[in-house]
Amino acid sequence: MTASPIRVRFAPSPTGYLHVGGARTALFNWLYARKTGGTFVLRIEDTDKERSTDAHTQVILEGLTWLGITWDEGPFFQGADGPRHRADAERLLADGLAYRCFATPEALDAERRVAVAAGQTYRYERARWAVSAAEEARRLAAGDPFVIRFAVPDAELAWQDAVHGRISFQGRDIDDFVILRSDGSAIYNLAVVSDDIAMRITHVMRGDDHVSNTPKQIALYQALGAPLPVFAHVPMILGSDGKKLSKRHGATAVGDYQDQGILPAAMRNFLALLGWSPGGDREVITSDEMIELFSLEGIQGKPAVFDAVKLEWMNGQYLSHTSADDLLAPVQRQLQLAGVELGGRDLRALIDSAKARSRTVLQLAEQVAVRLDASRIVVDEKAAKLLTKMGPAFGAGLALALQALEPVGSAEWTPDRLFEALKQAAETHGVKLGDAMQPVRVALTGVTVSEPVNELLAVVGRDESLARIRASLSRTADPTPS
RNA sequence: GGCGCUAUCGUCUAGAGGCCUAGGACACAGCCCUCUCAAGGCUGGUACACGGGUUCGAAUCCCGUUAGCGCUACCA
Repeated sequence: MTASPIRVRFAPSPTGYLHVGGARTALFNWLYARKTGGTFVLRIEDTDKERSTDAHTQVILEGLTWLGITWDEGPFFQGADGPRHRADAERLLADGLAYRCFATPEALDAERRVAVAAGQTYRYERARWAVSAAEEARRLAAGDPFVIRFAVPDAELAWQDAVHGRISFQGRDIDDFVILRSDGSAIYNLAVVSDDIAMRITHVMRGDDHVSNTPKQIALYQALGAPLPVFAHVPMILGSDGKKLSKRHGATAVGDYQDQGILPAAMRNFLALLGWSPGGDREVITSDEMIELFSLEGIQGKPAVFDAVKLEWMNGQYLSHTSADDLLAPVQRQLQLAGVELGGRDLRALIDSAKARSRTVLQLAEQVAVRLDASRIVVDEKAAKLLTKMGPAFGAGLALALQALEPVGSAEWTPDRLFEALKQAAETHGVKLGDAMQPVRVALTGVTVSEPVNELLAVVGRDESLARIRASLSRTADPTPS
């Protein structure tokens, strides 16, 4: 197979955790690369030395890996390419497309504040800070600090965005921006363009918050004499209040969802559907299908609200279709975190019977824990209500069940046999099956919701089940069976 | 304020001029199934922001208004 010339990249800055918005951008890039047989490059943009940390880089890498997003090249670290960035800036300077600016941040800040206070639009004026050649030489010799600014051309800066269509800006609306700090390090816009050129990136897919950077970058591509990549700006992800998703909306880091027991496949599916649609009614789709169906045209132009409830629903779908074998490790991890004694027990049967009623691995692990360890039983509100409502019938149901179950030996302690025993007992005593089943369910789990009671009994085991029923019976008022 | 983007149910979306009295999914309500729940099935309510065009015909094309969001740093 010949290599596709398509090259995309995901370029997070390690100044925080892997945000779901970033994860989705990464996913789209990955999907596109896999779809086209292209190359997915991972680049860590750590030019902001103040805020970048190795720990954040690690978390981002782990988050991507957990999500199953694999990169073909990298991770490259932007910070390592300082010399090339500087060389590009110098070249622009030599070509007269950029210039030294001696204005100090303080002076600029002061002017900005004045303008803002007066309710005016602040603009950096090239002429306002320009110095004569002689003055420049003098300051240079004196060692005055300066930055290099790019002289934004007074021309239309437009492109055909793969998701928005044509977008155009006027160069005159854009201030001459800094490309090289006074310490000689590159500012984002230069670093990105320099790197994307060097890495031969053909498609730049990133968040909508970058569209206002794009005209600057296009001007830079042109000044550097490099061909333009295709730009695709994917919409933002919003919180339920319609504002850009952030910490105050709760869980926004991919790791948060991992901790909550969301499955990577479900997260992938959910994220892919946020701002992208395969068309038609497709909803729960495998990653292979996503790759097959993915297209830039299918990306929505408007921002999408992150709906955690739907994520959980989707996770539930995946949970019920995931084998107990595959769920074993994550459930064990949650149980260990919760401090539940596993005692070398095989959890698979427990997982299988509980997973249908779980939306997250966390919920699943809680159910398993209750079945494993009687001390984890918590009688919930509905169960308490049922107890009150049934009154003496509750104890009667328990006693009846106990009577029916005690003769069943551990060898025949199977769902079928247990159902038969309970049904027969209920019929003989003229009791509704539910009036025996529900009390048993509550005695075994403390809640009114579970798998069918006969299965529950089987999974909890004979001795433990009988013990729980007896314990519950001893707490109820009227233990006399009818 | 300036510049830019966006505008279909509460939310995610289908829809690329007639197939739309607008479809699906989540959520919600009810029913069926049933020992409970989940799943599944069925039913219901809720949307083309507004105003002008273009057209025989507009959710779909154009313009304007309004609203929301983003950017506006020697952050990325």
